[in-house]
Amino acid sequence: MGSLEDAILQRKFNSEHEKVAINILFTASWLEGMNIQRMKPFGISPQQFNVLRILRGSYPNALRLADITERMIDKNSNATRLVEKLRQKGLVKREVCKHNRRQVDIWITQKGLDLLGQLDANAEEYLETLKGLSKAEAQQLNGMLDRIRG
Amino acid sequence: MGSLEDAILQRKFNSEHEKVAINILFTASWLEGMNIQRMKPFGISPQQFNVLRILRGSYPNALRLADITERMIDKNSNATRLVEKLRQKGLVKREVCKHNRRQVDIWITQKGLDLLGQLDANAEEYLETLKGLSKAEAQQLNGMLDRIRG
DNA sequence: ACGAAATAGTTGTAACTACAACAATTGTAT
DNA sequence: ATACAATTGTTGTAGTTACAACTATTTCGT
Repeated sequence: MGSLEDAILQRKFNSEHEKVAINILFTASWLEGMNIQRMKPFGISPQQFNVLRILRGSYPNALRLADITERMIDKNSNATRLVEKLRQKGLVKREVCKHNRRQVDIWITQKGLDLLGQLDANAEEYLETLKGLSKAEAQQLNGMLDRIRG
Repeated sequence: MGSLEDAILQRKFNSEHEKVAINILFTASWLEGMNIQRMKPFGISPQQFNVLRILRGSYPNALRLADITERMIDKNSNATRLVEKLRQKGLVKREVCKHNRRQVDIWITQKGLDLLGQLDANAEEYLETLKGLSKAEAQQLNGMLDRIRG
């Protein structure tokens, strides 16, 4: 694939910064496509995977819905409905909090942990695709992305 | 906002490369949100904007649907339906190609060009947010993203 | 010329997103 | 205590995406 120019057949950009914006969006869409493929055999979407990983991070403690939203990569998706999907598959458990009945506590189940374990196994391979960068470059890239967001 | 760690409240990543993947997805989602806000006053979505910009690139020549798909940032979205939305707003014109009736020719209209002109005017301001990077860094970032995609 | 294969685009569908309105519960001020 | 505000989560909706099946047209092989 190579250059962005080839990928979207566009030869000129107004500025290097505009190109950065488009390149980030394009690369993210490309990564997202790989993630969808990777998770499809397991019957979950990348957003659902993200929620599961967040819950594993706090395991064995519960998180509230607001905690999950706060940690999600895509803050706009609807945590209520994602959690409900996961619950239907038995990957998470939810319970109204006893001390504050507005809140809902959510845990990952063993079945959820098992599923993540399987996905971890093939994550290696997926991350290989990013190996065009050295570790030092990856750090540099992370720093620049952080700086873009202010 | 600053670091990815603060943005998604996650302190540890398995590797710098995994962090790159998440950082790209997160930054893209952040950018997309800004784009949605920027385009909302004009009644179009970022994907619709992308199609308009592609058509402006070939103006005054027409493009076929397949050409548009090939140039889109998000290859997965459905060009047929995006074009139909734009046509309903009078921003593009479409016509079955006379020489090959399988194909559909699509042009941007004057109204579409005017709308893009207005958006150009406020793009400056939007791109200011990326000014945390120098031009040299932006070039470097573009190079790294291109290399990630292989 | 004829049928099979390739090409170009459309449509159906289930799931997801963006966003606003809504309900329920708790906190606070007087 | 009571009413008002703030917090937490849910639901409705219109639009979008992911993907596969479908139609229509053209091209190719024989």
